[in-house]
Amino acid sequence: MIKVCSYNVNSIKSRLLLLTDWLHKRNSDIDVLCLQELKVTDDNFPYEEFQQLGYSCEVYGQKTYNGVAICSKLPLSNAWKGFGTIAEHINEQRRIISVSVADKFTLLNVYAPHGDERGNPKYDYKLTWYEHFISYLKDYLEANDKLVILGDFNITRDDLDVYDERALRDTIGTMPEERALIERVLQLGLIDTYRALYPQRRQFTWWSYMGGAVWKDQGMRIDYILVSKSLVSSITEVEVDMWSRKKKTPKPSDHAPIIASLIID
DNA sequence: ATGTCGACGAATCGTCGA
Repeated sequence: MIKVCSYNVNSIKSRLLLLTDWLHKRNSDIDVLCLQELKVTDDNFPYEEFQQLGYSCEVYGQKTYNGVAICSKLPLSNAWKGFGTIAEHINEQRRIISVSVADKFTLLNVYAPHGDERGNPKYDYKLTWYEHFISYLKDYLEANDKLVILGDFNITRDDLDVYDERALRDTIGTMPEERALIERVLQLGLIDTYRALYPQRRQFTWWSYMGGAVWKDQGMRIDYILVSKSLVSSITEVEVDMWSRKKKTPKPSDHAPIIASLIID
C-alpha cells in the first residue's frame, strides 16, 4: 500500500517542526508527501531534515510566495517543473511539479492561485492560470495512464464543500465560473477521490486563522486528490488528518493534510 | 471592515498575500 499526501504548509520553514512531529505521530506512514506554499528558494529547502526522515525531494521553490515539492520514500524519476515552454508569465509563479513514482504511477502536485476577489487582477490571473492548467492536463492524461493529481486547488467543488453557502455565496473559491473550472478538470477523466468514497460527508481541508474558525469547523474543501479512471479501484481510503491543524504550538498551517491510500499491483 | 498568520524591508512596524 502506498500513502500519498497533499499538504499546503504555508511556509516550510515555519512548519518544519510541526511537520516532523506529525510524521512521527503517524508512525511515518506517509510514502509520498506533496507540499505547497513552500515560500523558499530551492537552495533554502530543508533537504537534510527530509533525508533523515527517509525522503528524497524534488523541489520547485520560490522566494516569499508559492513553491511546491514532492518528497518520497519511493524512488522518483522524470521530475518536471513548471508548465514547460509555453506561457512565460504563467510560469513565473512556481505552482506545479510532477514526477514518476517507482515506475508505478505519475504524480502531479499543484498549488492553484488564490485570486483574492472578483475584479482584482489576481482573479483574472487565476482564471487564466486554470486555462493553461486544463490544456496542460489534456496532454498529460494522453501521455500518462495511471495518474494522481493532487494539491491546493483554491476552489470548492460545490456547496457541500463550504460551511455556509449563503454567507459565502460569490466569495473567492465559490464563484460559479471557478466551480466550472473544477468541473472541466474532472471532465478530463479525473475522479475526486474524497467525494467518490464519501459522497455525503462534509469535510473541509482549510479553515481561516481568524475567529477560531477551526474550532467551529467553519472551513472549505479546497484541497483534492484526483486520480485517473485506471486508478479508481486502487483507492482504498482517503483521510483528512486534523491533528496538526488543531495544534496550538508549534503554530499550524491554515490547511490540513489530505491522505489517500492506494494499492497498485 | 473585521479577524490571523507569514515574509519582507527596513525597523522594532507597515505592507502584501493568503
